[in-house]
Amino acid sequence: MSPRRVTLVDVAKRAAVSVATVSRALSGNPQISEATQSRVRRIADDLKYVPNVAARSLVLQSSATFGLMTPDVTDPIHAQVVTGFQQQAAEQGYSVILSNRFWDPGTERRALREFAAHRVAAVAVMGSVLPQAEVKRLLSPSPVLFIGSEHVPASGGDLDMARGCLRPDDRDGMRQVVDHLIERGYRRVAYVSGSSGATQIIRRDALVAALADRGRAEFVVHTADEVDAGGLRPIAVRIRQSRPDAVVCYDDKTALLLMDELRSAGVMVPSDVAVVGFDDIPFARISNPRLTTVSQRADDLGRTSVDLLLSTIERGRLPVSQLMPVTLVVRETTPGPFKPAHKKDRRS
Amino acid sequence: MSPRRVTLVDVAKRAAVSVATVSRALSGNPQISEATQSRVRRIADDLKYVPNVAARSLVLQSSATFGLMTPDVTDPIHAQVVTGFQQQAAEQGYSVILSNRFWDPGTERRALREFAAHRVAAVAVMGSVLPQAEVKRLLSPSPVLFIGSEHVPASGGDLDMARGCLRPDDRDGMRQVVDHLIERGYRRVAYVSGSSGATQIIRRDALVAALADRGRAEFVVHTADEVDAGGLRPIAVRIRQSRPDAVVCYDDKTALLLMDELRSAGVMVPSDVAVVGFDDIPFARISNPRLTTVSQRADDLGRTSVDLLLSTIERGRLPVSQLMPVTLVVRETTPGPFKPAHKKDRRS
DNA sequence: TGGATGAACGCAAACGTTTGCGGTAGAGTC
DNA sequence: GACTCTACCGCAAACGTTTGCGTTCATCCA
Repeated sequence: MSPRRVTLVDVAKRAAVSVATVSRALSGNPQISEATQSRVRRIADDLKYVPNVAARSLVLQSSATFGLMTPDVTDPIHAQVVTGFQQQAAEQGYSVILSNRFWDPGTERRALREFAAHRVAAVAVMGSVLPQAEVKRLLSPSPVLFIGSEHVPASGGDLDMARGCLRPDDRDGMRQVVDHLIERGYRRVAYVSGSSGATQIIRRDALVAALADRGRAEFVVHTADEVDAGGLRPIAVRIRQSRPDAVVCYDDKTALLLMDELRSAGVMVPSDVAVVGFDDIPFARISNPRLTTVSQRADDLGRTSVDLLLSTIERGRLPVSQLMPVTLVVRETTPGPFKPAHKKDRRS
Repeated sequence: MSPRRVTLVDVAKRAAVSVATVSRALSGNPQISEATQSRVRRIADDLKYVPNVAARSLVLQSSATFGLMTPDVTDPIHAQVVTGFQQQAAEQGYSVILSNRFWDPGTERRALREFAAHRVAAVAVMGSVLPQAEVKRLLSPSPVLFIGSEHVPASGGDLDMARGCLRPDDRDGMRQVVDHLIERGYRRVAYVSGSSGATQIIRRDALVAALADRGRAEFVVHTADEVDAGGLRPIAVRIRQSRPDAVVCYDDKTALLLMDELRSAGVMVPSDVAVVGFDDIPFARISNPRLTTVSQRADDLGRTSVDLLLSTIERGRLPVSQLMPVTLVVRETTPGPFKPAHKKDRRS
């Protein structure tokens, strides 16, 4: 069945040189004459020689492989990051071993150990549920980059960016959202997030801060806890009752899900309430109505991660933190000018 | 910076036994007494020993790793397959190295060579643009499973299933679609696919066949070539003109995209025309209107792929082909009973 | 002609595992 | 007490690379 794969020795024999020469020839080492280089290369091709990365990484003490951990590739935004990451890695000659763990500490730990076992050159993790320190410890000495955000205790806690974190500029994004909303006449703003993670909190706080800056806006929160308990449906009915002018969502998925529930609840978007998302996933532009959202070029995020990791490896230092620019893209869910309902009520 | 990783020798020294014993102890070899086994295990834990898969796969002549090639993880249906595949692989102790190539022969070849270099135990490829024979040759002797469909020459050609192919039962799916459509009164049916690939052709043929079986239905085709040329927009206007009762799409993404274009073109779904998708991606159930589609449990597809690959490895035979069951899920885009417009016209 | 110089290449160790085979010690048998 | 037997463990080869250092041989200069 398997006639043994062809190795360096096979090529060496056929070329009547030593394995050392073959190795050097294939890697373009100038010690080897042009003549033998091309001859060896031709023979290697003839024999369909494929190098054994296991052997190579054994002696090199590290493999040209990145580890990439994502909680859920099924989420379009994560899929985009994965795509960008994978492409850039491939261009730089790296493989990527993927691991998607559904927010479970146990499997996540296993995944990290798996990365360590593979002696990956570096790893990027998005949406970890483990403390940042533990992740680093499990992976040590491989450099780690946290995409999206570092881990944040569910209780809230310290949101400062640590070294080695790459994420979209949520703060600026929310500022743009608020500016847009206020300019179009929306006043009472709600926030709904799908579950209680780090990014959810960061974005909420960013929204609150941006609203506070602009003074005049009222703020209605729908905490994530409620959502975790009963899904988006109860939130939809609460919105029908409390009637915010606009609700900005943690991400597009949440926004789209919410719009569906609102439709079931008989609340019209955007005439009854405006909706804003975050991420600009592909479906945001073809939803009905089309979703206003903050675009964050997720594939660039993946690409930049690789670049960051690469320069970290070369320069032997810890990865530096960085913020990715975002831009608001206005579509149909936030038309203007908007006349707040409660003001209209008072007038009539 | 990196204080050398701990190896078997370190553990052996600390435990005052040989590396052989440590290796056997950690793998639970009964040759080693219970006492030493647990002692070695404890010490390994203490030292935070992580096995080096490179060394292991070097001597074992194969790594516990699967290669998974997908054209585009950004496509929800592919993402689901990847997820299922990855989870099942992890449960069986395998890692998966991912590669998504955007329908490009060159990068695809590179990816396959990468798999070969990693001496993967087996690989699953979905949506290859390379001839099946070439893929197998590049990966030989690793077993290959084609998910979704094997490669089919764009010209059409032989659609017979070869060995080692796992795909949804498109034929049965289309039968269910046609039954549903006819039962609800739809007669003139159109098909639109996003691009001209193998699965696109398979599903079109399946649809045509199912319609032919039921005799009474008329069929209007929109070939993929037109779509490739100008996107979905021209198709939308053609639909506005030719007025089919229903259009069934190659997949949900196409369906959703088309619905967006139809909306732009002023065609109402489903009152003017019904729409049917294929795959049942998450967004199909929250689109507006919600999409009737054929559900294919894509994550199961990924899981089953792993099972198939695994049994192939164990039994040393070629992977067997298999069809995954599908079920129609009726939502809002195909209400009934439907009165064909052209019949109404004749009546009035 | 002798020695130095440098280009081109070979030797062999090392990377961290796994595993067949051989070894040792203690217990049991006669 | 000599023998076998079993349970437990160690030795060492092998997997396919890479690379520091040594070797060879032709060339060049004095």
